[in-house]
Amino acid sequence: MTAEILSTQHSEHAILIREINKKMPDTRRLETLAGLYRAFGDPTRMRILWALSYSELCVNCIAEMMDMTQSAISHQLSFLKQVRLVKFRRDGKTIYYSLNDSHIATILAQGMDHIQELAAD
Amino acid sequence: MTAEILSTQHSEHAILIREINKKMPDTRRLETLAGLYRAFGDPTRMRILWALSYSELCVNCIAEMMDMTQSAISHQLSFLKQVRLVKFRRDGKTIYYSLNDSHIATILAQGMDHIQELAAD
DNA sequence: AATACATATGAACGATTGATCATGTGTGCA
DNA sequence: TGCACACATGATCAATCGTTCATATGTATT
Repeated sequence: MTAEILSTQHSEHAILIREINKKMPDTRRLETLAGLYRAFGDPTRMRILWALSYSELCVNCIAEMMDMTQSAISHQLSFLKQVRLVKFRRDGKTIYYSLNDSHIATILAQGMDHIQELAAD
Repeated sequence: MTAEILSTQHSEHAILIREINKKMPDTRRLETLAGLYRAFGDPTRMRILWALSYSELCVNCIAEMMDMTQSAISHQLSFLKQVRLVKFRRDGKTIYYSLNDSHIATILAQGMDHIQELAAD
C-alpha cells in the first residue's frame, strides 16, 4: 500500500507527518529497540531477569525456581544472552548467569512503577 | 517437571532460591509487566508509540507515516488501547490517538539510551 | 435518506514463538 | 578412560501473532 492511494489528507496533516518523520529515530534503530523490549515481553524471561536482579544464579537454580525444565530455561538464557541482557561465568561444571549491567534492573523497576500506577486508578 | 526430580542441589542453592522467591514480585504481576513490554516488542507498535511521543495523530496519518494499511494500524492501536498505553479522542469523523501518560515516553527514551550504550562498545 | 469518509472488527492465513524431547558438548572425579 | 553432572542445542509441534481482506459502525454533508 502506498501513500498516494490514501484518501484525502488535509495539508496540515501532510506537514505534521513530514515533521515527525524527520524527528523519528530511523526504522533500523526502532527495530533494535523493539527487539530489546521483546526480550522483556515473555513471562518466563521476565521472571528470569527479575530473579537475576537479586543475585547471579546457575541454570538449574533458575529452572527449579521457575518450576520449568533445564532445557526451556537454557533456551531462554540463550535468547537473553544474544540480546546482551545477561552475561555468564563458568565455575567448574556450573555456569552462573547475571544481568549484563545495572541499567537493566532500572528498566525493570521503571516498568513495575508504571503498572503500579495503572493499578492505582 | 517438579523440583524433587531435579538432580543434587547444594543446600546453599536451596536457601538462595527460597530467599529470592520471597523477594520476587508475584507471578501475576510479572505477567502483567511482561504484557506491557510485549506491547513495545513489535516494530510497528514501537514506531506508532514513538510517533505519538511527538504529537497526537489520527489513524490515517499513522498509516501513511508507517506506509501500512489503515486496518493494520487500527488493529495495533486496539492492542495498545487494551494495555492502556494510548488513549483517544474523537473530533468529528476522525479519531486522534495519543500516549496515555508521559511516563511512556520516558520508558521509550530509557530503552533507547540502553541500546545506544550497547552500540558504543 | 443517500453518500462519502474515518475508523473498527471478525475471519483467515502464513510466520514466529516457546516448550519439549532427544542428543551433544564440556567439566570434574574415580 | 569411563562415568556422572551441568548445560547447550537442533528438530518438532502446538499456540500465538501480525497482516490482509471483507465488511461493519459511526459521523458529517447534501
